[in-house]
Amino acid sequence: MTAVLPHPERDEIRIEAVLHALADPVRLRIVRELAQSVEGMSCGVQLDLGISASTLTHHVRTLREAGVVRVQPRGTSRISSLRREDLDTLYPGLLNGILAAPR
Amino acid sequence: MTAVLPHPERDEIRIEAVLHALADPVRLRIVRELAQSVEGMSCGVQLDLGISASTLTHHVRTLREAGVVRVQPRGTSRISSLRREDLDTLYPGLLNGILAAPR
DNA sequence: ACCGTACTACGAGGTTCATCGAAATACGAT
DNA sequence: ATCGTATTTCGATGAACCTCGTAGTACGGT
Repeated sequence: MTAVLPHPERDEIRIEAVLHALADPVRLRIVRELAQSVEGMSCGVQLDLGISASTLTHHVRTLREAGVVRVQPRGTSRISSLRREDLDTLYPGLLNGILAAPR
Repeated sequence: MTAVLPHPERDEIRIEAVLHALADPVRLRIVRELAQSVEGMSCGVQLDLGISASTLTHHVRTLREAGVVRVQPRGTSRISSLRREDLDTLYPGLLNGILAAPR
């Protein structure tokens, strides 16, 4: 795989990128699942999203580059977790508002 | 112009459509301006967005169809206003979180 | 060393989207 | 009625995006 996964710093996160990342059904689903997981998870292993592996990579990268998710290598897997503190600091209420929405 | 402008009812508003509508820089700018206006405004007359009239129509329609904005005819203009109550009820905190973000 | 699993990189195909200009429509004012 | 302003509709264009399959890389286990 590649060397290190680049993440935007908190002050580099842009609201347009965050909203765009959350606007996709698949990515929103990922975020909802991640929101219920304290430790994060391997989306590829623990989630059945009905998409190909390469498409999943694309979505997780979009979330990561937008600053919504943090991704850490563990073995052959990547553990994704919500950047809840960063997002709540930057956009207080945004995440809760979205997660409160009926499916 | 056209007969009546269709708006989604509150329970027809979908989170993906709202997020997609807000994810565009021009539309986000419109929403920010609208958020500071109690009575709403004619985006075409009172806003200088650096886009053509037809593009503005496209953006306002996107916001309206997503349920973010309510549009009422007044004379030859259209007055747009934020659907704050609907959005706050459906997604409490979302709007405030977005508007709190530094430009 | 080898195999299997997890993931990524690289096109490619098809769809959606933002943008515009030109033409058309609606409405107020003269 | 006519004119000017505000807006919409239409069609076109180019960019961005979601999706996939294939091929490749990384890592753990046997």
